[in-house]
Amino acid sequence: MGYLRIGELAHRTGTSTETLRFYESKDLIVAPRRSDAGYRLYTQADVARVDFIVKSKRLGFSLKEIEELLSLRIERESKTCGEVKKLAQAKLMTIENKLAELTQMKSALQKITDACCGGETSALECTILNSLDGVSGSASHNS
Amino acid sequence: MGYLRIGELAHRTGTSTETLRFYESKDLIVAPRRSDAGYRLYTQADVARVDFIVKSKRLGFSLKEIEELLSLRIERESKTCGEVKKLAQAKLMTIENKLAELTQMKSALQKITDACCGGETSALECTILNSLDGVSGSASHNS
DNA sequence: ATGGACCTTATAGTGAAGAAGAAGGTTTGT
DNA sequence: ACAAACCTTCTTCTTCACTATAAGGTCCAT
Repeated sequence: MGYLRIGELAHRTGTSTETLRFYESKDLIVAPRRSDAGYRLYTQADVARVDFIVKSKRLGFSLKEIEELLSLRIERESKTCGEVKKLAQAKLMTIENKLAELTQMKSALQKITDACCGGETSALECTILNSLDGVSGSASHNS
Repeated sequence: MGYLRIGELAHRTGTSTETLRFYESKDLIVAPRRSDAGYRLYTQADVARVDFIVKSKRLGFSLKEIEELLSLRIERESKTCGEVKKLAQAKLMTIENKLAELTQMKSALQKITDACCGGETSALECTILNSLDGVSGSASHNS
């Protein structure tokens, strides 16, 4: 008892059976144990794992990046503590970057909703690009 | 003077000429004026616009969503103030969602980098999924 | 006036991430 | 015991977002 078949896991995670088999083929989820009939039997841990994948995807991570995030663990012999820490810190930086950009975008949108419907005259000038003006010190492309 | 040709715009935005023509074909950037020879001539506003597109992509927005973000403006007759505000608020919510998820992911990663290399014994237990445990009250899939 | 670096359009190809379908086996309710 | 709803593998198809190629015109420095 307690095991989920693939349809149930798909339902709980908002994915599909095809997607879950696809993730398995890509080694994003570990091949689960099988029933006598060959049906995949999943556990709660698999639910958490798939939830994590779904969330990460929404944040713009590719499946390859998600695999890296998921493999951030110390596996005896294969990875040292330092290696894991280094990778984790690298990921942390990309996340902080995303956070900063999102925050900036949020305040731009807030400016729009706050300002645009207040002053009628300035309304025609309210675009997200205008709101971002001056703030957009994006990553430099210095040749 | 002051105009950029497509190669220069590509260079400044870290894209390629093909990508820029592709974006134009998708109406993400407005077709610019042309030189006598038919070359595209871009302005600083185009640089900002492409920068915005590039940044938004990194944050997981699709080109379609980016187009919606860019069209958040009051165009005489075509859109009312209220419509713009409504759309902007909807976008704001998805952004706040992304922010929350990213923040959560960040703290999970921070736990890994902070804890894993401190205590040797607990090191084997340090995965991003463990760090997220209990926190992952993901979007509910109530049938 | 010519070579190389740029530009033009149009079309075809690629990789990521699934989605759909075929052909068949399993489980479960009635 | 049989149909509906599940599951299996395998192969093909689709969408998105480019990327490359072909065949040709333009700009400019030497």
